[in-house]
Amino acid sequence: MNSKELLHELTVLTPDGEFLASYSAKGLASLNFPRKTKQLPREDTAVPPKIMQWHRTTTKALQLALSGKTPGELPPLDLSAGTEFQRSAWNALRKIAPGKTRSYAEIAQSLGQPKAVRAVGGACGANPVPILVPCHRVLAANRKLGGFSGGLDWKIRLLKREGVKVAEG
DNA sequence: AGTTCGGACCGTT
DNA sequence: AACGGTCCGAACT
Repeated sequence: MNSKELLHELTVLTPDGEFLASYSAKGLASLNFPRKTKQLPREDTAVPPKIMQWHRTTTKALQLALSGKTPGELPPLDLSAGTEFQRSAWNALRKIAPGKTRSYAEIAQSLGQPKAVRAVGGACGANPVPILVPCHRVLAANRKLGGFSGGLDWKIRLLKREGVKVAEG
């Protein structure tokens, strides 16, 4: 396991609250939804300029994504924490354009493992960078909502902003 | 139409 | 060995 080293934590202010982003030397490693108890970033005196720049990109992208638009440029992502299967799943998610949706089964198929349907669900739930890696655009096959780790209200909200019609909220 | 039930299937812990 | 952000068909209402 690579040293548990330097994760720089920075907050992203949005109309929806303060997200918490953490960066490794490789890129954005996780993005956390706002919490009830305000999550303060670790005291971080010296944040490398490179990471500050990534953070600007993250901030811009997140704000765009939250308003239902294409996030545009993303910072480099450090998804090394995931398994190989998870990373391939997350990669597939990134190909879903805003306003479009796929089912868990469709993702599984695109991975060449049509039966790994539930595993895809698991991978979505383990996604460390929600919204930017659009796990919310994956619905159940019956056109129903499916689940969402960050809370179903978020899933509904995000989809609606992208113009996707979802069953009553 | 809609709902519920039960198995099958796969990666993760 | 057990659990999920599933899926499908069958058997109901």
